[in-house]
Amino acid sequence: MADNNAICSAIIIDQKKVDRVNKTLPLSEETKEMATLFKALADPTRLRIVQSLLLEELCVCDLSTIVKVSISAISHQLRLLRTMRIVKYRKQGKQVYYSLNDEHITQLIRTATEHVRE
Amino acid sequence: MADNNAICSAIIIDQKKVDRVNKTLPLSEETKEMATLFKALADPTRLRIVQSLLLEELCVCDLSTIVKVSISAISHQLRLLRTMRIVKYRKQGKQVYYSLNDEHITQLIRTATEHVRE
DNA sequence: TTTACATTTGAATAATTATTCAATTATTGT
DNA sequence: ACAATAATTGAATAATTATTCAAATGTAAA
Repeated sequence: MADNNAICSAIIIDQKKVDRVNKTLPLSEETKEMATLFKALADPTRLRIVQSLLLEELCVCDLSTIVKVSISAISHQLRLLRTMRIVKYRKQGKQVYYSLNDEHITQLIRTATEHVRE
Repeated sequence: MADNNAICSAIIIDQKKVDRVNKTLPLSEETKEMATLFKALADPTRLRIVQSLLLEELCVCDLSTIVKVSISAISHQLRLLRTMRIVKYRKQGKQVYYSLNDEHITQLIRTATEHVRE
């Protein structure tokens, strides 16, 4: 068995290339943050919530109807989106109304839509 | 206990809104495809691979060095990106060179970068 | 102050998935 | 043909996470 688990066992194929890429790549901390952002949109339930809020401000109950999952499940996912500052909310009587809080989300959704439709 | 698991237990708060949103939302099949696309970018290792391939065509060994994970782990993730047609590859001798296959990916990465830098 | 309803929350469960380990395939050079 | 190297692959493990269930808040009306 070759030493398959080492980080590129023995030889680097093209050291110049590797250096060039390493110098240009962003900090891996930034990559992690970006991955977290994509992860927020990587679940059908959450993405459906975001797509809905792109159209209208909505309360939890109506969101549950639209997305077709339980109130509890919606609320859990909204908490995640809230923590990531992707959505914001306001209280009105017994209802809590959610809306989008981030302009970049719109652009991400637009590009992804183009992609799957091509 | 209220009937928490039903889909919006009894009352829809604003039927007009719900109808309007339901009429405008894309098919949930499309939403799933979009979620899958975002999921491809939602893992730090995969995102790092994609960020690297945005700069240069790279073989598996060099990718392993750059991303700092084992050859095996890189290869597993490349398979996923291949299946999703996000990357393409060509063989040259013992090496396999990977590069990006999808223009929308560039735009998604660009928007996400803006987002985390703001 | 009860009662009803909208939402949140914590714990448990089930499902998904990233990585490792070990073995195998493919290609090149000796 | 044989050895060496690059990459792929399958199975197992460990970690993450979406949903459900049950209970608890918070708010408003009776």
